[in-house]
Amino acid sequence: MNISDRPSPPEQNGPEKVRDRIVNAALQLVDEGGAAALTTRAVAQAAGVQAPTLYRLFGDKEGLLDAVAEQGMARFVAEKAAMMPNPDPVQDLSDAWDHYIEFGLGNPAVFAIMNAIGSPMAQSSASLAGKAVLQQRVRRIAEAGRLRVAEDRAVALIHAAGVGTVSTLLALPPEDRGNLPGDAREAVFGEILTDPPAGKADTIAPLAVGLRARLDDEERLSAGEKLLFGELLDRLAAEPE
Amino acid sequence: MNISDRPSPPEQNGPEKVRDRIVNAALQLVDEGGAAALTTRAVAQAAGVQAPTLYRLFGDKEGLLDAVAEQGMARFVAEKAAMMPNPDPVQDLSDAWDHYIEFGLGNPAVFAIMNAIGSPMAQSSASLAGKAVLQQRVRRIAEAGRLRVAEDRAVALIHAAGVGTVSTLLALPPEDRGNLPGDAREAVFGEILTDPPAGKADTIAPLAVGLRARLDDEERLSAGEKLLFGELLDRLAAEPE
DNA sequence: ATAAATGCATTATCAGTGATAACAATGGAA
DNA sequence: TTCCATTGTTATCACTGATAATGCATTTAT
Repeated sequence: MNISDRPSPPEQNGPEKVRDRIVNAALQLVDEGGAAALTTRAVAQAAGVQAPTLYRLFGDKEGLLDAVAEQGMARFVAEKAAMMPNPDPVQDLSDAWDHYIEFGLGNPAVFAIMNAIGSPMAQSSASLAGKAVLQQRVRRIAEAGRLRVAEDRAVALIHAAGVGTVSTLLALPPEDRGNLPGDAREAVFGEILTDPPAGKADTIAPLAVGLRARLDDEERLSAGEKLLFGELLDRLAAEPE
Repeated sequence: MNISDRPSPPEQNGPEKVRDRIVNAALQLVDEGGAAALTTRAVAQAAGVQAPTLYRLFGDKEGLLDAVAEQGMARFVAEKAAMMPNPDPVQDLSDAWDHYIEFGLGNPAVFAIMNAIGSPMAQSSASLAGKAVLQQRVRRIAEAGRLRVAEDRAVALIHAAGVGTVSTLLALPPEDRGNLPGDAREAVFGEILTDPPAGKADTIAPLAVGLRARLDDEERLSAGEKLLFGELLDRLAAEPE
């Protein structure tokens, strides 16, 4: 019995191809219609298989979800790998951070599946793959002598901040989102890196912020003066740059 | 037919009591069996009502989930309010942080409902209540002159870090959890707080004086704005009465 | 080469779930 | 009293996840 007896028919029905077809169909359904659109029947029909096939391949709907999350993570990692890494490891991590936020905001449903709160996906291969590439980035920083905390702690902190940032942003109307990703990145970097890039000229801002907070109780200014004064204070309270 | 014919039966069936009974039953179900245990039938049976009642009161299962999240948040806020606030506002926020993490780890299912990723609960009253109490804590820090960034940005950053930390911890086996809460707290505090002596400012005057002294070097205000701003600052710098 | 066997796809079906229409009962208003 | 509205109750629908039973195909043993 030769392999050549199977001349790769037009519909892929190889042993692994079916699984890929199902996972990709499921991913597309989630992309288009949210996590609620991922029903076993819809997936089966979109992939051209019958319902029991799903259970034979994935055992469970949870297993199918895991596979979808893994595929989503694989796509994300592939995107990342396509970008040439920045020679500066810190800048490289910074770019990866921005890319991660962008990916989360651009694929909310897939992100929600990948980071569902209750599910213990810690040892899921999807999560492991993502964590591995992050760990390598952190390692490069450590090798450059710029990491202040243990690698594991840095990785955990970065991951937690990324998940929290995307999660928070997704629950906010776009106009209220501010510059949370940048703030969170700076906070994390300031915690894990040595040699903070620059003195951040924090001389005026705290004074302005403190004054702003007490402005309402001030009786020596009129309402209009308070309004104008507050606007100027807000400007000074913003990051200089 | 008199009211007295109904001598207030042991089961509360007042107008609002029914709603509370349902929400509390649902919360208990979630606590015990996870979010998957919250089915309309189970809730109805546990609360002693029929299924359509749920839909008349909450319109939707989403509405019921919102009510459950709100009740969970209410419990959490009540716990918080029971603790006397620390006179040091920074220590107060630190305590609140620890308490938040503890609550999330202790009530994973309720936390998952309250912070479900896809759902736009930003304007849910539950989320608003929680954000309000956090905002007040941050405001106290700002009034003490120890906040370096704008209040809204600090609030958003704290919230994102808290959600991300709990979410990450819940997905990790307990032995791998390390000291992530402490790390995240330090990172956030390092980002939003100034060093203590920035302006201990029991009154507004020191803040105004400090700002006045640095006004000349500021490039973000026009000459006219500086002039007006300076006059207002002078007024605030004067001794109050 | 033929028969046994093993794995696979297909059909049919089940128990539960969210949701709602149709109806009955209860209590207050005219 | 009579009518109306609000609420409680039953019955039911469409759909979901999941699986047993059946039959077909390819492989394997003799």
